[in-house]
Amino acid sequence: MTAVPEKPEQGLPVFVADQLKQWIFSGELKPGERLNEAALALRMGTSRGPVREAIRMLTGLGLVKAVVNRGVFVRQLSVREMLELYDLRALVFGFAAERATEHIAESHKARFEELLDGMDRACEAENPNLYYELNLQFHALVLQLANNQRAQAAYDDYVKEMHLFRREYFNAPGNMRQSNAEHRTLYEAIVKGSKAKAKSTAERHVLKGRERLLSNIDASSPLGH
Amino acid sequence: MTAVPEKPEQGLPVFVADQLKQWIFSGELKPGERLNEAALALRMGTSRGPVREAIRMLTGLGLVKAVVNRGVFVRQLSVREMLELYDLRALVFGFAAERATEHIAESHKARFEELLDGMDRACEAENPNLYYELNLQFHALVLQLANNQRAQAAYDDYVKEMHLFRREYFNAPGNMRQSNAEHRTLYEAIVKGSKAKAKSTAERHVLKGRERLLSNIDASSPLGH
DNA sequence: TTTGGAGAAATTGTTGACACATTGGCGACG
DNA sequence: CGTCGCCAATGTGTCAACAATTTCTCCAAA
Repeated sequence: MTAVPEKPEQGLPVFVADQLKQWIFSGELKPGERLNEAALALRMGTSRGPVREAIRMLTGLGLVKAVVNRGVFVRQLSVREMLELYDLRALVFGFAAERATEHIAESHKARFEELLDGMDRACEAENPNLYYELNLQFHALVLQLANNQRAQAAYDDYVKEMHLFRREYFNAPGNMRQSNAEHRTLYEAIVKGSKAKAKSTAERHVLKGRERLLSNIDASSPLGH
Repeated sequence: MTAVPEKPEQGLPVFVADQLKQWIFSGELKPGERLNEAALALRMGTSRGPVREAIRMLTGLGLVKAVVNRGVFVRQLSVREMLELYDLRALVFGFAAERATEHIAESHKARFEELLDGMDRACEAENPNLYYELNLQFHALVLQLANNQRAQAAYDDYVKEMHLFRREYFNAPGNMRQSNAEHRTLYEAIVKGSKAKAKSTAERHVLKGRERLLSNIDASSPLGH
């Protein structure tokens, strides 16, 4: 068996749910794919009960879609949903950046500069994976400084949810250098306490990704069939 | 039995989940209260299996909180969470109002004025319940015109989630007249296509509710113990 | 060759029973 | 009189079996 429930001190259902989430976000379970209860139960070393409960959690989270008597399927984001998600993400990130101006301290500045330098190095090393990871941490730090846990959780959900998009459009690392230049502009605005500039910079930074997605789509299906 | 599954053509678990949601939002199940699986199963005329699955859906939706080997409890919003929720609601409502300027049509104007007049009548009749209902529809219409289903769903969740707050602070109908005056200002900004004004008006309209909550809390616990 | 359908296989839906953990009461001991 | 620990009661966690539905397979008829 691949999964050994060493310490299910939180219950088998949540253990299974966490595993499923990991498989979904890592792509091991692809969007549109069906989840077989019996197979999963066998693989996890449990019965179907906990597996079904775990699956229900995922439906509540919107990660899978259940069809009666036919099974549950990994949710698949349409282009429209992806674009809407970008809008909301930009909105929340702008909000967070504005609020971050009010709560930044010296220790945070050090962490920011550490991340910015790290991303610079990732640019020079042409290492998109490293850049992606540091980029995530940069955004997470801004959200953390916003001092609004609900917004933080929502933003996290948005980012994770984007993995349910079938195409790899947005995976194009894009121009990491310009992206990090925007990061620096945002950071400076936050440090200076320029709320409006921080907000607009953060919003546009995310919307850049949206535009990149749009142009990629136009390029591959110019007639919008 | 109180609930008869006439047409569970969507499955027993979702039927139970819908019933539970209704009980939670209507206050029949109060925040902090524990859900007894066996009792619920008996009341719904099913076994514990579907009830457990329904409960897992609610945990995914964040409506209940599960503690291992101790049961699940209706979630209870802290003051902080309530305030954060107001911030996000204001943010999304502002976003929606701005977007609504781009999609409003004649038929919508008629509907808007119908709602505004109805709320005026509710003011004169001193009918807070009617005002509350029409107010919901007014906000829902703005969200609908924003043409962003994700934002619409998020806003809807926020409103419902606020029912998980233990106190009845915000239930104070407040000044319905001023509230509806703000509605009119917002509506006119949307019709005129004044994006910035629509956005700021909508944001402040929601934040007024937040401030009312804050002052109510300060009034009842002046020392913030 | 294609269509139609009957039957078998696979999969989901539901149930009752049993294992296990927590809570609260009761009595013995300090 | 207070405290600790045992024990029953309540309730959750898990499981295997059964029922119902869908899907697949295969063969026959047009």
